[in-house]
Formats: sequence, structure tokens, C-alpha cells
Amino acid sequence: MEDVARLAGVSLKSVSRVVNREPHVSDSLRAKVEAAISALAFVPDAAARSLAGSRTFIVGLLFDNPSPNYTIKIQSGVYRACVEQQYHLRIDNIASDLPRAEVEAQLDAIVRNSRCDGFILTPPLTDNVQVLAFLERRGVRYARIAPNSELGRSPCVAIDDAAAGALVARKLWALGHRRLGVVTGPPLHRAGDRRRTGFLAAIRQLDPNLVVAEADGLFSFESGIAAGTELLARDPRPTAIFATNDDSAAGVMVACARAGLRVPHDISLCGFDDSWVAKSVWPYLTTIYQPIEEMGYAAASLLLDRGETGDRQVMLDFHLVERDSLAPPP
Amino acid sequence: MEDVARLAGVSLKSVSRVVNREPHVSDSLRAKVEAAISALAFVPDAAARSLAGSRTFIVGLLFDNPSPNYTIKIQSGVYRACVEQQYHLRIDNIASDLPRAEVEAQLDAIVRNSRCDGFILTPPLTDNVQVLAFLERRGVRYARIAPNSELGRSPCVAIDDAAAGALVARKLWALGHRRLGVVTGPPLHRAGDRRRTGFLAAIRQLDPNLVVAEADGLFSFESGIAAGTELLARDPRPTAIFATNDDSAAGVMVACARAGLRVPHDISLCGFDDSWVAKSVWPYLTTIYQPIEEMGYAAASLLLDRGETGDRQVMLDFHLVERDSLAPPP
DNA sequence: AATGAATCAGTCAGCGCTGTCAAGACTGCG
DNA sequence: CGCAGTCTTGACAGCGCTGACTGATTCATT
Repeated sequence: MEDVARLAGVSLKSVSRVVNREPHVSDSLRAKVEAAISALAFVPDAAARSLAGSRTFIVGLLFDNPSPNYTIKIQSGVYRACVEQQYHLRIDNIASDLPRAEVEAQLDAIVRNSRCDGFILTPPLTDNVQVLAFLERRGVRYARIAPNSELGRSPCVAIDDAAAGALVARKLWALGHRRLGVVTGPPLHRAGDRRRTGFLAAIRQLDPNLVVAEADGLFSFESGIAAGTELLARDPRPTAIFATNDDSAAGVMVACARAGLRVPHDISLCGFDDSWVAKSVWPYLTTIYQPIEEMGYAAASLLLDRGETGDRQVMLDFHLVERDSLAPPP
Repeated sequence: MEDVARLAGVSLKSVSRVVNREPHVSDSLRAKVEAAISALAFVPDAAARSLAGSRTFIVGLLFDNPSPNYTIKIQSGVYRACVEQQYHLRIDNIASDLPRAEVEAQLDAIVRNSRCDGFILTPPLTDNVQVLAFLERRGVRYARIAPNSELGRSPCVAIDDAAAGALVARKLWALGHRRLGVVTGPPLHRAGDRRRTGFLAAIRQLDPNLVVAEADGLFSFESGIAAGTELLARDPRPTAIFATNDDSAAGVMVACARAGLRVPHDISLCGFDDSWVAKSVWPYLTTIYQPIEEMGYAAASLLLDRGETGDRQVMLDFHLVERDSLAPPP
């Protein structure tokens, strides 16, 4: 930095000002310093910056019980935002299904050790009030991905799960399906439940008397097989099933195959997530695309735009990815 | 740290010595300091440590074109090792299929910005000679995961892919299969090729005259469908197929279903990786388990045990996970 | 024209550690 | 017993930056 200052003919502090984009710097000075910086390929020392200043230039990404596909996408989005803003990314796992004290101990260790400037919370952590309270008590900034409670409490990014569920409902209806089934998500997964209620509400609007068959799933492949089997045993048998995530949809597909039913000829199937499984099954799964990578990116941006932009809540778009698992009823 | 020193009645430097496990520290002093440290729940400041010392306590994990399942497992292993050794983990993606200069530019930025104490390379980066040379030129330590060339060049961890291929061969043989097929991996994937050649060599040993049918795959689901379809069209049709990774095995399974063949009753199928797909298909896939998480852990340990243990090359165990896709020939 | 407020640039201490050097307390050996 | 060599501890500078402060201008206001 000293070299930069000397080359630009200014003080150390001025270089620091330019690097940190501080206000009250004249254009001419900024230009001189920037020229010197690029001439010398100067890279500020992160350690010194965080030692001297209060920021650490590290963003912490907190996962709990991560599912690979989801995790990797979130991570890459957050990473992209970090690179853009010259931040570093730190990943931490935490087990939130332990007793309260232990969860706090883990968090405490992470917060103390990492000294992150802020954290990004993913589901189901994102709805864990205990975690939120802890972070707030410590005065740590955080942004939440796909929260389903206390939206206004902190910056967060999500999609409208209910509207997405409704979109699926209208799509199946438009194809002519009138005997419908839904595979639910885990009891505590609020987003999953919103997909379901959005779906049901849209159907109710289309035909108040239509009863939709429901079977409990856990967002896993195995639970999908079980739920699918259960649904296929109903009389009348559904002609279309909406599984509220892709993994359980893949399970339903297996249940169909075992029941001798061809997708989509005999039965239509729609998933949710557009995760990697959607293209690891045959036929390829029609599903709702969630911009997971974008959500990570948006959350990190929210966290790093130090309150400058007013918009603390970002709703992202979803859409239906039409592949090969939907057709009119037989 | 000052508080710790005061409480223990020693100098700052002595606390530093204990924290850094430096030699020539008496037991009594160490005990005093450790007591004070835990009494005050002292956590050394990473920024100050790296500013004052030469180390940064950061490990960089480099990915190129990551596949979610693999990535997440490697990452969690590396993470575990980092936590144990009080290191931080930094993740970086690099696109290695660009022109040489651009690859170097990316690496340069990462190395300069992150100031990592060392890097961990994953495939296919792990075999990229250009990257290795760059890192060495910069004097940066690195460890490689699953390399397939120049093993002695740096610390690395791998499994014996050829032996694993041979294990599959003997297993299928023992079940009575004599008409065999193999789905290969991408042309440049050395580990995949070693699985294949290990398999072929073992078969040749069992019966020098037996010809194994081969079809090209790319480690993807889609390529597995194509390769499977091709193999099933052969005359005589194989009674058992070895796909050199799980994704392509899942594709083969679809090809079987489309050909009206039931796995494992009509045809046996074995994958490789024991990735998450292996339990997202029906029937569950019999496959070779690779300790991917352990590989990450071992690589990080290798990197952080600053040359103290002599063993610079770690071979990890694999094993056959017997699930439901193997049976005697019909 | 005089006053206060805002803008721009600089000085310097110090963030919390570790490396270097040095001094004192031992040890073993002739 | 004395001396060199080793072990154990401490004092102190300084790593590369930024925050707080200060002074010199310029601008807006009455």
C-alpha cells in the first residue's frame, strides 16, 4: 500500500479511502490512486484490513442437514455475490435438532471463531427462531433464504410457494385432470405446506366440490414410493399427482412403474424444485423451477448492500419446466 | 490474550507459544496457560495471527465443474479436517477448460486474494499439469484428490480404481454371469478408465477368451440410457452390466425398463461411487462405495500435517455395497 | 461580508498477535 | 568446579491496514 501511495503521490490514508470507496474523495485523487493500484497490481491484505477495521470481509453460509443439490446451488450463488463484492465465503454446518443449549454452543463457536460480517441462513435453519434470536442478541447481521415466518424480521429472499402450487393446479386442470393427488412434505417444512395449500386453494376455486387425495411424504425418494403407492391404491385412482418436491416425485414414479402404470400415458406427475433428479428419471420430470442459485446470490447481495437499498425482501420468479411427465388423462 | 497472560501470570509470548504448540514449553507453564485459556474462553484472533505470522489458517478447496454429490461430500470431509485443526475453509471454483492464460489469471487471482496456506485439488483439476506447475512456481502447497498421473509429485489421496473394477468383475463372475457389458466414462477421466481396465483384466484372468461388450458413456444419466440401449441390442445380450459410475448406471436402468427387462431378474447392474442416485432408483443400485468424504478429510489432513508424517500418499479403502440390482443370470 | 457547514487530504496510534533477540536456568562433561 | 551447550521464558518491535482526529479549502447562508 505504501508503494501505491508513493507512486500516486498521496498519503496512505487516501489510498485506503479509494480502496474502501469512502465518500469525499476527489475524482482526480481517485484516478491517480486507481492508476497506481492497477500499475502495481495491488491487493489489499485481508488480515490487516480486518485487524485494523471492524469488518472481516467474510460471509458465513450456514447449513443444517444439507441436501446436496440444494446446497450446492445456494452455495454457488452466494459465492458469486461474494466474489463480486470482494468478500470471502465461509461454510459452516450446524445440527439444529439438538437441545437448545447445544445449538447455541455450536452457533457461539461459529460466531466467535469466524468473525463473519454476516450470515446467510438456509432452510430449515431459516425458520429457527432460536437461531434468529441468538444472532440478533449478538448483533450479527443475517439474511434468510426461503423463510416462512416473520418475514419482516430480517432481509430475506424467497419464492411464492403458494402461487407455484396454484400454477401446477391450473396446469393439471387445463390438461383435463379431475382426479388429483398431492404428496405433502415433512410436517415442519413450511414452504412445502404452502405449495400444497396453494395447490388446494386453486383447485377449490376451479371446482369447490372436487376432493384432492393427499398422502404424506417427507421429501425423500423412499417416502415418495410409499406415498405414491398409497395414492395409486385410492378409488378412484388419481390421473395426476403433484409431489411437492422432486425427490418424492421420483419415488412416485417408481410406485407407478411397480403398479404397471406408464408416465405420462396412464398417469401424469409433476414435481417441484427442478433439482437434478428431475433429469435423472425416465421420463424426465415436469416440475417447478426455483431459482435456487439466484436465491443464494440475492441473499448475499442483501447482506452485503449494507442497508443502502431499501428493499429488504426479495421475491424471485419461478416457472413451470415442461418436460415429459404430463399429459391429458387417459 | 493479554487477559490470559495476566491470569496465568506469564508473558504474552508464552501464551502464544502454548496456543501454537511450539516446542520448549514446560508442562507447568502449559498447564497454567491452558487453564487460563479455558477459563476465559479465549479464542485467538485469526486476522491478527495471520497479520503477525506468515500463516493465514485458511485452506482453499478448488473445484472445477463440480457435480453436486461429489462436491458436497468432499467439502464436508475437508471441512471436518479444517475444524479439527482450527483452520478455515475457503471454496473456489475455477473453469479449467479455458485458454491457458485465462486459467492462470483465475488461479492468480485466487492465490493472491485468498492467501491460503494451501489448496486441495479435486478432479479433473487434480490432473491438470498446468495448474500444478503454477502452484509450484508460486511455492504454494497443495494436496490432490484422486489424481491419476504423477502421483509422487505431491501429497495425494485416492482409491485403487483398478482393484475396485476387478472386484466388480469377480462378483459378477461368481454369480454366474458370462455375458458382460461395461459402460465407460468420459475419454479423459483417468479414474473411470482404470475402473474399466481393472474390470477387463480381472475377467481376462478368469477366462482369457471371454469378450466383454463395451459402450461409451460420459458419466451422465443420458449417456447411460444411450450406452445401455446399445448394450442391450447386442447379440448375445449381456446378462450383467458394469457402469463405471452411478449416474450412467441409473441411465442403463432406464434402458432396461424400456426394453422390458427387469433388474435384477433379467439383467444385473452394478454402479460405481455409491452416490446419492444409487438410492434414488428402483431397485436400489448395487455399487462400489468410495469414501469420498474421507478422501476430503485425508487430503486436508495431509495438507495441514506440515510434512511431519512421512506418508505423502494415502490409499483409501473401497467396498461393494450390495443392494438390489445384482442376481444370478436368468 | 461574515459565519458555519461541508468537503478534501493528511498524521498517527494501534488493532492482536508472532518473530527476533536476549537473558536466565539448567544440563553434562572434562 | 567451570564452561559450553541446551532449555525455558520474556521484552519488544512491527505485520498492513483503518479509525479518530486535525487542518486547509470551498460552499451555502444570512
